[in-house]
Amino acid sequence: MQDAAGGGDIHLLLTILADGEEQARKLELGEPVAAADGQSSYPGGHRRGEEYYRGVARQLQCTFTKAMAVARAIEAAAGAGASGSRGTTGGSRSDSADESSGRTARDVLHQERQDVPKRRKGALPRWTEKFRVADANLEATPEDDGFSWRKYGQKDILGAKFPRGYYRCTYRNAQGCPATKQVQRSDTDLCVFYVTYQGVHTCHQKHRRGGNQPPPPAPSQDLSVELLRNFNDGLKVETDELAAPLTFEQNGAYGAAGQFFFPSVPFHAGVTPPPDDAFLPVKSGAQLGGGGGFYPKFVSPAQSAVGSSYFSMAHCYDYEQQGGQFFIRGTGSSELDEVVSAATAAATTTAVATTAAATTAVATAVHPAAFDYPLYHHVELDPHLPLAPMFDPASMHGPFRNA
DNA sequence: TTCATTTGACCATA
DNA sequence: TATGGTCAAATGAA
Repeated sequence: MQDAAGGGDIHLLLTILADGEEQARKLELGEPVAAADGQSSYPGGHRRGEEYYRGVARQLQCTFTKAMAVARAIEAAAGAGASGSRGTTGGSRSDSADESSGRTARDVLHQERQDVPKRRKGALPRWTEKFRVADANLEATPEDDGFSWRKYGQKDILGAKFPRGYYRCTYRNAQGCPATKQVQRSDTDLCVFYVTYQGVHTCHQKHRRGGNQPPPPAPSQDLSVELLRNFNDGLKVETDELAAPLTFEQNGAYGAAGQFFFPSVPFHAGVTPPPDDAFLPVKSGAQLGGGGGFYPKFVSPAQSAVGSSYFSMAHCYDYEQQGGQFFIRGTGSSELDEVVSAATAAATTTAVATTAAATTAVATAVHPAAFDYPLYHHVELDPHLPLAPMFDPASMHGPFRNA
């Protein structure tokens, strides 16, 4: 109806540019994490993490791309209007110009959305929060997180008792807000919901609570004592109601019946497990005799680019569910590969834990000579494994080195 | 009429 | 090929 270069598209362009301005402002401010309501269960609260900034930067980049696409569409439409031709009829321009001449800016955006892969791993910051509701009835839903969401899908997930709900920001279309969330009810505790947020809100809706804030990075201040105190705890993997053998390996392979795997990396520096609420349950899945889950109480201390002795935030908080099981996921696979290969080079530990009963198992995947490790179930550690050099203080970095 | 939800189908990824 | 994530038509509620 409206001509392609009409006020509607200009307005769209202005809206996109306003988004970009807002994103740039976020980058500049690095505003403190709002955790006033306590719902954001992540510790620290000093400044946002590197991954957050990356995410905002990517959104900013995306915003520029969109703005340029709209501008080109406006330009093309204006050119077509000036020549008196519409659509693909004739003309001396190239094929691509002919194609775009009949398209509105919205068409371009729509096409761009179609061009974007459905799942672009790591394109947006992703984190999970745990919500608890008062009652366990089947109609219960997690409390309002302060943002307006629109449900766009629901799917039964393999190995999960309850379907997963898919939500996106109500203002996705109006303002291009990329925020989405997935809501998954816990199999074992009907009062618990795990809400995985992806992408920060770029819309201008006024959120009523502090929800949907990405977690802050691992603390980077002088926490040597705390780190040391937490070090042992940080190496634990707690399991609840585990009824089948479980294997820890360093190969990073994911998921197999009766087993779970996670990429084991050397713990050569500080480990700061966030409070329980910050963790997803790593569910053993239905194949483990009625489910149950375990909570990985460790944060792998990979090196960040700026000399911190911690994993990047994504490694601390970014999880993925596969086959009804939750797994820790690195945002950048190369980053994770780097860590895993470092682990291999350092001859990290392998622990094989077998469990017989559906109770709690706590396994500490470190060399037995190095630390005490409380085991409520039998855990075998290869006695031939060398003590990883990362436990040598000389090889440590960051605050833990001085601990 | 508008907007949200439901649900089956489609598609990308591992 | 199995699975998860998204789309979009159908439906319902306000």
